Amino acid sequence: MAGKSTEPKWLSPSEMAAWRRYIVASRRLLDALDADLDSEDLSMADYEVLVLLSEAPDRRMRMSELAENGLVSRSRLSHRMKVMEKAGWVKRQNCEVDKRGQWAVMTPKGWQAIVKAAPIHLNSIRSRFIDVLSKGDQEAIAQAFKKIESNLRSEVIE
Amino acid sequence: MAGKSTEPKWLSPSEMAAWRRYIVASRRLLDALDADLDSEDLSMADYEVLVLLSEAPDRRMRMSELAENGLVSRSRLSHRMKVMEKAGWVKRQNCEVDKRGQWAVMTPKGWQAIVKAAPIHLNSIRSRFIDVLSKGDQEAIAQAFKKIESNLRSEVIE
DNA sequence: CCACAATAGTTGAACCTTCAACTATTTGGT
DNA sequence: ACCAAATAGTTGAAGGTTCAACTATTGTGG
Repeated sequence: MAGKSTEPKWLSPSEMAAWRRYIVASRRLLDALDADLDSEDLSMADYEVLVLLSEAPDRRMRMSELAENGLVSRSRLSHRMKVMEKAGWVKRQNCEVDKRGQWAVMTPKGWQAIVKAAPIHLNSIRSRFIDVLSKGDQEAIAQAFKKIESNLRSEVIE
Repeated sequence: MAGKSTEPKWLSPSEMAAWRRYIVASRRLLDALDADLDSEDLSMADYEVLVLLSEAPDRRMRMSELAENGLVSRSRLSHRMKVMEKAGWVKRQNCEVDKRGQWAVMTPKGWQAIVKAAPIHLNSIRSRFIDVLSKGDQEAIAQAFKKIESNLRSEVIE
């Protein structure tokens, strides 16, 4: 829920500092990572879809599974798929087992695209995130965001 | 720069864990915060613009200053401004000193909107971020993202 | 003072995302 | 077996964002 509208209860300066830093730096970071992929004509979202497919058995996945693991809506995936299909990276196949379903299948060309893009993106993550942080920073972040995530999940119950 | 395309150099499992946690949890967190503002007909981006204006002297700011501090492009701000103006939250005024310029001025109605939305958003930040984390977590995050940000800034030189 | 570069801001087109409605199929209860 | 509800996926429209081009004005070197 999170919206009680009563009792403001402001953030303390240090709380505010943590929050602002996180929000501002994150936005810049994500923008930079996306920009680094421009040369490959990929957005981070498309990149992630391709990575999921590349790791899946037979390099194919059901649309809904892909949407859930990639954290995108079904509708968005559907629209995006049309574009990626036109680019030749994936194609769609009917699913025999469940006739409502579709397989998203990665093409050889899609595989090549991801193989080419991966080192660039990895480098980008390293130089802008991982290598900037100490081992301790990394662990702290992993732990903190794990808490945030499980807190979010627990609130879904509403 | 960050794109050398040579030597893959994969992330270690713990590095990968930090990265994945951060990316996935962040996306969910931001989505949740945005959803919490739905009741006020505000996006986080619009909210931030209004907060900046509300804190500025005379509750007004030059368009370009607003764009920079709010981390949005000038074009986007311009488009958004048209919508917010229609909603009655802000209006635009010619700048006498620099005749190219425009002041974005918050209206009383805009002030009311932000006063009403602030506790909701604050509560949302608390319950989904601040209150989930220990003091130490918060400090670690502030520090880590400070590093990330200044690293990003230093690379702008290209 | 003039020419030229830089800055402020807007615009329209292209593209992307969301939202709600829709078809088709499967599942579960009776 | 049947029917209602749930699930898989797509679609079109509405709205948001980006990109490059544009106008208007200010700053600057000569």
